[in-house]
Amino acid sequence: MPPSRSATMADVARLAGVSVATVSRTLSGTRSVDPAMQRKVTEAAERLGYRVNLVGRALRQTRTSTVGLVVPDLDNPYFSALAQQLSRAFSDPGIDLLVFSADGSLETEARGVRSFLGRQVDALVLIPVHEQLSEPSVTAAAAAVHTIQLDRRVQGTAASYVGVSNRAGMQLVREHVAAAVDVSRQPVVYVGATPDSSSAHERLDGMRQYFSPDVPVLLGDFSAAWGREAAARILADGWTGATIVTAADVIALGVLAHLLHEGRSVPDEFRVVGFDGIGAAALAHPSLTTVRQPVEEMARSIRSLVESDDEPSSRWFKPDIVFGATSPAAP
Amino acid sequence: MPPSRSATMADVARLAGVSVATVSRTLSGTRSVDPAMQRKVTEAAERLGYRVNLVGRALRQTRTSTVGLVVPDLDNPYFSALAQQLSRAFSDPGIDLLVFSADGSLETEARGVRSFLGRQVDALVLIPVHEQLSEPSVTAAAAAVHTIQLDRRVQGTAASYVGVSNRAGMQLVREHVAAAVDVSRQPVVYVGATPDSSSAHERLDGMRQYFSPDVPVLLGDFSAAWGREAAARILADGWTGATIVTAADVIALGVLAHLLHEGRSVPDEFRVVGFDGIGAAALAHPSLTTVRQPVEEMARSIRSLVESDDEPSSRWFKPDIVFGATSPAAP
DNA sequence: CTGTTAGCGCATTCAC
DNA sequence: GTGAATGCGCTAACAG
Repeated sequence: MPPSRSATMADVARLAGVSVATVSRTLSGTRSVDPAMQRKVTEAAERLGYRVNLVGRALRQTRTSTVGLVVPDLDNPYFSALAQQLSRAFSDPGIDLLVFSADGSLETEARGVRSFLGRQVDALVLIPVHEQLSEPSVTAAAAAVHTIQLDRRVQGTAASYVGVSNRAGMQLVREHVAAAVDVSRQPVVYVGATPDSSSAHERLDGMRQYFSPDVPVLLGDFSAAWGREAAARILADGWTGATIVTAADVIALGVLAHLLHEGRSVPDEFRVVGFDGIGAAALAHPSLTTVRQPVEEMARSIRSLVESDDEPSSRWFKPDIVFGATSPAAP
Repeated sequence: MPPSRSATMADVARLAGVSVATVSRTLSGTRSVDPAMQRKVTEAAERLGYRVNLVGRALRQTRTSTVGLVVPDLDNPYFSALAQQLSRAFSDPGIDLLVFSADGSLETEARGVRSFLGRQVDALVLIPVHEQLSEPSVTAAAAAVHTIQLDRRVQGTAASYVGVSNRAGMQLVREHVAAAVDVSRQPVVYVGATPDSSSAHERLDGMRQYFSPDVPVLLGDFSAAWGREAAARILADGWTGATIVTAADVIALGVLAHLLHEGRSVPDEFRVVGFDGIGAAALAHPSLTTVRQPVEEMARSIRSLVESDDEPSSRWFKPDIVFGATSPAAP
């Protein structure tokens, strides 16, 4: 069990017979200290099992060397991939990335933002849950600290944005379909997500722009369960031979699972296209054709935004298309 | 851009014409305050956009209402599922769960533990990277704060443990194989992970105990890439018709992807069994037979351990087996 | 190079 | 029910 009180710098100073300032300077290496004293301090700290209290340090300084990340949830593998890449990107410069899951709820998202702001993080990265309703959280964050929206955004806030051009992604899908699919016999259906996040919104718009304003659309959420349900509806509605474009890999995997479960063939009868480029896309059988987001570059971009705190700015990355077997490059 | 200095309680007090103590009592609701003053304080706080500085609060109090979670990585969907469930479990009692990814590295894991201890978290949940080499981190954590090892553990530390009985899981697999597989024609091969984490260790031991000490074994890491490679080796070595038991769903998915890619049939020619019960197991085609861990219950168990800080204790949950199509319940 | 001092923002005594 | 004062642990200014 924890000792009643853990050692403080004053304890170390007392044991080493020096001042607290010397202890501070020695342990944080912020100034040169006489080697003899250094040894005494290090030894004393070691003996007492001293560990710096970051709360005290944070209160004194302005910086905390901490960046907060608020994600809608960690079940979606695209979000956890982003979290993982960001952790890695910030590990190098010695910044702690702390992740908070909003669990799909606006209230919890707001709590996460308040929590990180209260902890005096140096910057906040946020994947907003909702295109409009997350606005208070984004605005509050941006007013207090350098805030970067990732993947999804709320418009008209003083926050930076890093994401992919969703329309460009849909354009890639359009080009692929034009080249490899006979749309007269294999009509396109879009299985998307309700446009209450900017990514869902932009992907839907992209579909309408690059395919047709009247493209058949089924809207649900970013989940495999929704993909399955949508596939069931497509089968029930007699959409045989459809080319199914989806708003996310998790949806596409659900669609694929249901089609195969029902004994339908992919890509012969149906074709399926995902979006995001998560690892599981390559693992599916047949492997998933998908629009891949450059997650690693996006993470690095965020790091550089945080390091040079310039004016808020936005950066759209170009996705690319990865051909799998659910919709092969050649017909 | 952030204002040069954000409002403090002193600012609120000044504007409201009261003392900082009254502001504190009003905003934290810790004591009854005259309603009139309450209004003045609330208004002033509102006007100044006051938000409590949790760093100051944490320094003053002992508790932070924060629990830290250090995971080996967030790419493994089992870990991100645990993180998600824990977030949810702690959301209710108003405790912030903060997640730190060790990115597979002992040094980063140590950094995560130091970071959380320095932040004065109320408790620390840790999925240790290594069965032996993570010992210093676990010990350091347990000496400072209530520490709960999750899923994997380092033995002989003063930390609690919550996890599943891995041997019992393998016993379930054994019973399933005994009932549904003709092992003379469909011999069992284990695709496991190098036993440097307790889960890899215990699952390997379980295989040897419930199948045979001489069960053929291939060891790698907890990744789909390893699963693919192992499957390739199994094919190259002419293990036709094997029943492939794996140490994790991600491995099993890799095995399955490779087998199907090579045109082999599952479950007719090969059977595949996973471990963990992640969502993607049900999404695979054929769906994966797997040993499911009761993640939600485990998360609740951890919450109750944190809430009642008794002596360190351990709790092993019983897994169950979920039959998919990669190894059907009946032959 | 070292020590003394002040104060970061807050919750909690202790007086009233 | 309220206010003044104290100190949580630390680092940065300032003297020496």
